[in-house]
Amino acid sequence: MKITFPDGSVREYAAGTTALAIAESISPRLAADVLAATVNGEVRDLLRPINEDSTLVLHKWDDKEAKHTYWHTSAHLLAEALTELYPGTRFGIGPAIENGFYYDVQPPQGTVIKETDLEKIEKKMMELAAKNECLTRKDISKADAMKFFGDKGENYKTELISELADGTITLYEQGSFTDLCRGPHLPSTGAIKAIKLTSVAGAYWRGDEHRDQLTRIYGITFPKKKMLDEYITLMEEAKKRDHRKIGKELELFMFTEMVGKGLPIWLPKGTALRLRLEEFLKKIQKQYGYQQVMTPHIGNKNLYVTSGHWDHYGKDSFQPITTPEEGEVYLLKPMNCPHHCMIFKNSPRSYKDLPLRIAEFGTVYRYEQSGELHGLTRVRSFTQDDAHIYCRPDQVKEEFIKVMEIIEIIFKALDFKNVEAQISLRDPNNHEKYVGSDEVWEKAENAIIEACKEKNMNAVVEYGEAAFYGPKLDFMVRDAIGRRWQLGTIQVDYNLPQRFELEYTGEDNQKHRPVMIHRAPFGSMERFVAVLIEHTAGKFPLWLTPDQCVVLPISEKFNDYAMEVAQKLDMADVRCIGDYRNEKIGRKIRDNELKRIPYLLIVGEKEMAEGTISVRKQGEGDKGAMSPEAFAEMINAEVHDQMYAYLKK
RNA sequence: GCUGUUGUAGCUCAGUGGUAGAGCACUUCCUUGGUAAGGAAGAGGUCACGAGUUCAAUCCUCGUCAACAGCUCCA
Repeated sequence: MKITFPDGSVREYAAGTTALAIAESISPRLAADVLAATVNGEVRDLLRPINEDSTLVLHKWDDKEAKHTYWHTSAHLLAEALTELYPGTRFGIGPAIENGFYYDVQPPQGTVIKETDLEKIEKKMMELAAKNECLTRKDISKADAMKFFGDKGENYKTELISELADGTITLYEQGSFTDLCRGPHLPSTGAIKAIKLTSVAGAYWRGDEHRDQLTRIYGITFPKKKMLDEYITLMEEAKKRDHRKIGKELELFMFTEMVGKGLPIWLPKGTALRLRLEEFLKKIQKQYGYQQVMTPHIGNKNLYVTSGHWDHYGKDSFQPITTPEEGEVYLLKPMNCPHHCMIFKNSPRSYKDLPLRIAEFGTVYRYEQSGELHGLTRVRSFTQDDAHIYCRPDQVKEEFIKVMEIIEIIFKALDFKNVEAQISLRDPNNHEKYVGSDEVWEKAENAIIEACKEKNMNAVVEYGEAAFYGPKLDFMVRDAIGRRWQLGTIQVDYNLPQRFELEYTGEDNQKHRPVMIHRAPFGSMERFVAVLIEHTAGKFPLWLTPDQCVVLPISEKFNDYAMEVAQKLDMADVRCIGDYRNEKIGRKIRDNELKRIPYLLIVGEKEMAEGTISVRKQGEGDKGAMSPEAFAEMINAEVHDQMYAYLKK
């Protein structure tokens, strides 16, 4: 048979040769490193014979197919260890994931596997891996599989088998452990050299919260001990960038039980940072023809009955606010759209008024389940950089693309890399979850897909991820340890205009229904700042830095002059925090705080006599003496350059 | 909401069945002249909250609350 390699070269082998044997024929070194093979586009075991002309890709560790196979086999090894340590354990599923693997298991009655048990399990896994057991693949009939697992009381496995077609079922066996599995796997467990079980947690069987909760054990393995050590170090470094830790250190924000969980409080420095971001976006939005508005934090219940939010979320929200007036009910606003719709309705609209772009930094309140709260990324009160664009149907695509431009500007300006775009469409099989007709949904979904095409946006399509009123284009960014968070979002909505009976008069003097685009480039200020902190590890660019400079008098004699300088700079829009010894201006600045301030302005006898300041930039050294005015001009120019680098001129 | 872990001074953490410590920070005084300064003294905690066991609980048990990890959810 002919085997075609990725470089296009072709070699002849006898039918039935394995991928491993082919690797050996190329070089023994390759054979030692290869972990999996893609045969005619399908990832397979190295030991599975190849019987016909095929294309072949051999995967070493760096390929994700190899890692996937490696970790999948590691999951089996974990299961084998559990079988030995906890006889009677029943197994759910045990896949490879992005970084490592997990196995969902049900330990025998009365046994709880805890974090403290992980070390013991790791040891067992090492012991078993050292035996270098082979993994053998077996085809089995559905009936035999049902019997095999049924006899062992493996109810989760039999459930999985019952959904598989006869003739497609395979088992993998290593040592005393046999698992239902499609594969592929490593030829043997000996390749697994370094093992770390990272955590144990509950996970619902098949992701359904109404079903059993199994114990999920997470782990990661490597072919070399050194690689595991590097991975652990990397994770520890990442944890140092956690926005909750840095936010506390830099005094950006806080939480307190007294105010309530999930309710963030922005401290002065955090507020300074956030206001700078808001200012930046306002400037962009001005260029793009947005108008800023403000609306109340509560709204009449009827507003949300009309919008449909009451039906969809009412019972899981903060509960209604009642008043001394009988029958009067208000809700904390969970989103800004209904208020903005009322702004649209406030006056008769002509086609000439469209697109109407209404923007608001609107604080909303959502009763997230307690276990979902997470630092600033998932909170119960947050501020959306929200805007709603009301436009004619023929303007949807153009408007959508303009919003994509804004989002692009922001991600570029903040140097966010690895932004992933996701087109979130409805689940075509679940009509319950969405409002509006199929026709309207199709229009909205197509508008998004077309806009992405036109912008050459490389977006992943996910079904079932849409909002209940319309499809979305979401932008996801990862945090320090790789969790994905949705930041920017653009949503096309034909439903709310209908529900609120929004109308404009067209060129033809007839009433027409506008289309609504919801959009939030940051997503929420809270989540965005959280991700920003993790991306920059708290070292913000100058234009975002809460405190840009500090005046340091060399002794108390120069305190008055220092204060004078500080005030001058403050008026020039430079964020300046006084000195570190003068009781009139402030307290001594803490070391770790000083470290974060880009400019140090030193004043002493010479400076006071000349009316200057000596400027030192952290990490860059002395910039010489200059007047406070010249410094203000310099720093403002620097900020201006950074802010406007990505804005349209 | 579910499973598991954790909760000691403002922060980071020790510690013990006989009602508590360290470093940093804080306060006061002294010192300090080109900068991540030094000395002395001081202040601070119902050991998350509630109940139980005990002669005695910060420590053991149970419950509540909150935080953390994961699941589920996310307008």
